[in-house]
Amino acid sequence: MSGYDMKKRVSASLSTVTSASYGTLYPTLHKLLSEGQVKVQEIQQEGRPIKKVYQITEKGRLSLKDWLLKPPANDQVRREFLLKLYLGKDLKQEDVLKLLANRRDETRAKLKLLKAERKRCKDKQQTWVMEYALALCKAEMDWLNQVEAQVAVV
Amino acid sequence: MSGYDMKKRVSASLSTVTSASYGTLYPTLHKLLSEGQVKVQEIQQEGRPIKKVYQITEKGRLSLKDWLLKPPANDQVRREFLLKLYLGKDLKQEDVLKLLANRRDETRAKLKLLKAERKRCKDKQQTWVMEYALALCKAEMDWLNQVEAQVAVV
DNA sequence: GTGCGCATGTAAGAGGTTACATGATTAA
DNA sequence: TTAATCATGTAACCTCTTACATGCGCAC
Repeated sequence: MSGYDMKKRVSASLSTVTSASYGTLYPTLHKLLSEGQVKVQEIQQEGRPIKKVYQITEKGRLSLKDWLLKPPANDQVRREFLLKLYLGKDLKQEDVLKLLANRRDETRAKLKLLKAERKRCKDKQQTWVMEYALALCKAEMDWLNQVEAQVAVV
Repeated sequence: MSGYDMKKRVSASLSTVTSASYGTLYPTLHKLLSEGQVKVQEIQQEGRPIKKVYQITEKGRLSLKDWLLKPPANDQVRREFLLKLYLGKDLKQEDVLKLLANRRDETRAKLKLLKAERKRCKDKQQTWVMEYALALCKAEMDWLNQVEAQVAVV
């Protein structure tokens, strides 16, 4: 697929896994191309820029397999939302509630998006990953409910 | 507390929130000190290096409050483990099981650590954050059980 | 006597984001 | 007519990790 489509796909279904920005994506694609790990087919379009459709090569598949067999690096996370909650003991109740309400809206939106994306999964392993994302999202919704209830009571 | 203790604390209880390395931590502390947002007390110790105990100042507290009121940035995540699962459709069943088993061990260890850390929480909001981390960990354990069962059957 | 915990710190480099540039089409 | 979608890309910048340097005490 194209770099553009990769970014769309990652942003839509893989936000729980990783992120992608053009500033990283395009240079990486160029590097892989120069190494012969991917090949490209340029598609002319009317009134649109050229579309570059990338495909993995045999060489690329081999080094992918190598990479897959290496033990994965530890997860990296940065949740500013949680950090603010953690440090916000002097925050007004109203502000804590606002923080939680915003998070709830975002989580609800993400949950909806993930449910739609899961249906599009073709292979089993991709479905598992979507189910992972869904499970975390649901757990977060439950947590938000409990916490919001506790804030409101006090 | 000291930079050393901050790192320990973040690594132990806040791995779900963020990470910390000395290369970021110490320069940041120096910067905050030069800005007057923290103050430091140097404690001499026998047969040990000087311990620098940092404390937030009134000025620091003010800009912290400012920061707390700004809407939090989006979560950043990178889960190489999940990415390998997502891309690993050609992996041998054995290798997928190995990946999952390692993850299970790590998650189990983290869960244990988090349970211990939660008890040490003093204020309510810090407890909520620990419960968030615990909820995600448990959801992941459940997911691992389901996925491992599915792999084993096939 | 080797490695871990304590405790500080720096420098180089890897990695990533943001903001910009280009430009046509289409829906509100 | 304004904004979003399609589609490519670069350059400057920021941030963070990794690896190193130092050095004592203690446990195995």
